[in-house]
Amino acid sequence: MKKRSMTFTELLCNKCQARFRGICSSLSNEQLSEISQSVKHAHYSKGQEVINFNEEANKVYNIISGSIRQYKILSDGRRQIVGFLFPGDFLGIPYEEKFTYYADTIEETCLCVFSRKNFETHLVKFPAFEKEVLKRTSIKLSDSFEQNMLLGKKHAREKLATFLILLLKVQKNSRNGKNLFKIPMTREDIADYLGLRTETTSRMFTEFCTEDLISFTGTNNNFFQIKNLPQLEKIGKVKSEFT
Amino acid sequence: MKKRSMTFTELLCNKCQARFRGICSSLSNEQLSEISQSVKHAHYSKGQEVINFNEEANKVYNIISGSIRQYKILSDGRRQIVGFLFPGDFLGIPYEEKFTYYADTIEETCLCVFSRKNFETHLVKFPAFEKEVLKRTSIKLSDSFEQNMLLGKKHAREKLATFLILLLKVQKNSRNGKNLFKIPMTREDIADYLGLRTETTSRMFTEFCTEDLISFTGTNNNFFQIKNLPQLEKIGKVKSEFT
DNA sequence: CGACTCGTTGACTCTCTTCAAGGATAGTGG
DNA sequence: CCACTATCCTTGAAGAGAGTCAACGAGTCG
Repeated sequence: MKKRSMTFTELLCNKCQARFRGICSSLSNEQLSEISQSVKHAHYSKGQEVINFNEEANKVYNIISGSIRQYKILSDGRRQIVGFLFPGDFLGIPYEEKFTYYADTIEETCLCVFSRKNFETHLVKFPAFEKEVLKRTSIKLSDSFEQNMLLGKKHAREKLATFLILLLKVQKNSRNGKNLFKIPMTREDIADYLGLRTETTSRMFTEFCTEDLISFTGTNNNFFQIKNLPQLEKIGKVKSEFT
Repeated sequence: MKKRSMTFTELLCNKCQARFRGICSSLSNEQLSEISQSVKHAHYSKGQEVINFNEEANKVYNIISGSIRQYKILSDGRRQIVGFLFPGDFLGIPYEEKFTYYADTIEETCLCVFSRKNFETHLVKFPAFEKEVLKRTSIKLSDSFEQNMLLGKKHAREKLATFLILLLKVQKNSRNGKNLFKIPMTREDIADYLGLRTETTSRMFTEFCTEDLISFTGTNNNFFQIKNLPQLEKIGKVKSEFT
């Protein structure tokens, strides 16, 4: 290791919370140094738009902290949320011209921003990087297939049980020791993600509570505790991958 | 161009119907020659299994002719078709260990088969090839998002109008001059793709007929003619990209 | 304090499902 | 050649799950 002072962006990348979770995990420190020259960090407040439908896809993002929702809208206003993204996820469409969805933040969020041109240069230069991106895109496709299944075939109860277990998985690493999980999105967001309405979402949550599967706390019931995971997995027809 | 006789597999690739539609379209003739050494063509009859859920993903396929359905199944047997694949499409998950869905043929189908190991070697060796695969995977992800929207937010009528227009798009290039399109899958397949039941599918088709938007012919009503495309696009809330 | 957002609950409606039956076509075997 | 069966599609009637509409409570913010 050479002893030299790091540039500002190098420091940014070296100290990055997502260093070992995002696509950058495929890079050596030297490669990261090089890439760091062409990235910027951007801070977004809650509800800020990141990507606009049909916009030129000339940026690629990595999520450092916070949460993002990706969604599509029909001509009459019906909205479908097609994905929630969390720290470590990447956002953008390499080699494509336009975004096919909207994206905005659902809480305070910090993003790492590449220009797409630079990003594609790095893809070519660092095969491990491109491999990582392709791998992650494949996984997102697989996740989307799973969501197709949920939307097409599962009942409201099953959808919501599955959703709670998704939150578990996402917060597996970042939780605070206790069996307490955050719901960073509104009931409306959940509904628009699961192909339901807010009322149904709320009703199912109430059912789960009266059946003593979960319990809510916090403002707007935005935190929950799992009280019967096996039963919840059974209802949702998914595994939580929790030990 | 050197004058030398081609090997059998080289001929296979040179004469391939999908030469300029599939991922191989990103390759020069020389590169194709090299790749051709490691592929095999495989013929499948109708209803034959190609990929089994959870199976080791040690093969990658290109569809030369025919049609494939990809699907997932819940523990109680409910099936969701997550995609139909047609000539030019590729099938497989580079850099991932296991398939997360089933795939079988819905008619006589011819596939081009790579071992995944060889495939990944080519990905590294030919950047344009990897780029093409990443690009196509991104497009599939985008398509899947669109399907999420359909499954989560569209009504039965809208779903079926959208589906008919999908068939149009797919058969855009391969049609026989006339305004006649084939439905290669059963009503049950369509229903399992759209999150409906066969009865509903059938009813909506009947509605479209009585409204003079389409008309059916052939055995099992497996061919249709478009009689009012603008109206169908309006119902499905999609553009057919037809001129 | 009042306006606003968000979540919850109740009563009613409706779209799609479920259940049941019948018709058309292709394949099979006597 | 024709009964027999199987598959697929269609149609009808009844039922259920989720949606719609409406009201209210709790917390937040200016």
